[in-house]
Amino acid sequence: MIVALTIGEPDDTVGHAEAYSPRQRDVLETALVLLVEGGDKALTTSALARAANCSKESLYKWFGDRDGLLAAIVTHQASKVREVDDGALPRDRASFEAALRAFAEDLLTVLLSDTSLALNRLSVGAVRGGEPGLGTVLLERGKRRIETRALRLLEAGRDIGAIRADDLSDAFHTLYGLIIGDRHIRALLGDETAIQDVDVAIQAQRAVTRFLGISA
Amino acid sequence: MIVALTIGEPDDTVGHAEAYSPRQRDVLETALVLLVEGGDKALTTSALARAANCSKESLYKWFGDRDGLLAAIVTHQASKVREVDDGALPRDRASFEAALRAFAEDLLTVLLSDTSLALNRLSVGAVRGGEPGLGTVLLERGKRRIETRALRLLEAGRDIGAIRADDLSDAFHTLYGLIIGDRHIRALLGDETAIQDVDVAIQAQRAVTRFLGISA
DNA sequence: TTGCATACGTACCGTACGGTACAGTACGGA
DNA sequence: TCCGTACTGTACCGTACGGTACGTATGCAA
Repeated sequence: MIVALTIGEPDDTVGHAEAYSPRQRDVLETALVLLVEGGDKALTTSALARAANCSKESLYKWFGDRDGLLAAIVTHQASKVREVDDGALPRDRASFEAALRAFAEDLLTVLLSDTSLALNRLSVGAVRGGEPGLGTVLLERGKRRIETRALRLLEAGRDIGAIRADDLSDAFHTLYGLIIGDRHIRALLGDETAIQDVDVAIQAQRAVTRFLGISA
Repeated sequence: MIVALTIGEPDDTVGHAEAYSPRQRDVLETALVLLVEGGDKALTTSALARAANCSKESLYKWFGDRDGLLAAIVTHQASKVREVDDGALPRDRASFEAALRAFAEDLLTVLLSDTSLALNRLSVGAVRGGEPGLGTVLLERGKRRIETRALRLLEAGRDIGAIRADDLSDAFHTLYGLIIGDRHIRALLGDETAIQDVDVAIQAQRAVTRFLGISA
């Protein structure tokens, strides 16, 4: 498996190692729980302080203000999405297809997870007309990483002749669309069926087959 | 052209003709403007009353409470998305493809429009864990109508042998994914490039070609 | 003209939340 | 033992917003 997005220990690494302290990560984790089960509105500074057994003063000392806290939550969660790259890039069609399938399964799993949905709802709701804000953070730390990984995979696929793609970015766009369709937005809007009725393996397989049908 | 989603006069029609009064629609229109340019947070009852030259008391009389107001905004906007059906269903491949292209263009245009984005942001942000809320309204009055229309079109395409689709719902899912990809979520998160870099006609054509390549 | 309905504008209330201040406590090092 | 640091818990402030009440104006019907 080439590309895998799995939940693991935070990697306080690559880039600007900001590395929140263990205590702070505990608090962020608690914040995440509040967010998942109560949405934006449930995450008040008082509620978080109470739930995490810390003082509001500490919250403001660590994260500046509420927006800083929200940003910290997003980056913290993004840091947990590790990029597993425990193997070489695929060298033949079979392994390329397998890698695509694994990517598709991971993408479906991640995007439709409780935490991802809560974070996306938060970020989407925070976008005011014009100004960047929280959405940018999620795009940069979340989606960007996934896209980069996929692009590398697609490039490898092109190099071994498994797909014909003059525009890798466009290929990614197509792959993403085939995998997710309208499930993400439906899930974000609260349509439970978008989450329940998904057999990840089957959906992934189907999307990859179609993608190869188009691009091969 | 078979399926078209165009912005026109509200159709106080099909279903439960709730028909807001002209005055009320004026107010809802003003609310929409506030929402587009300032987001959820800018739409306070006081601000709306001021901007629309009406009293808060009237707002509460007409819409009950703030949630009722938001729901009214969504349904009002949805009522403006008319389904133009000024022709028979396609009878040959060429007209079927043209109809698909028109649908794709309309879908791209609508989903990436300012108002649609603002409304989606609002609805997504209003989803608390579990409970339905505003998202359901948008799904039911917005997405549902689009999907229904598309399904009818796809069914016609299948009947004339233009596509082979055992599962129409799945076909719609694929078509949607090919048209939108990850542009919608990126736009929702505030990525301007998701909106600017789109040549609707080209994207639509490309998506339809690929869709037919898969399903034909 | 009277009476009634509708709606405007404003002033007001209660509350909840973001943010701050402060007193008290655990801990670690000199 | 003393001191400094970092944290907790609580109390507090200011404000902004949802929601209500009231006084007034406009229009219509009898």
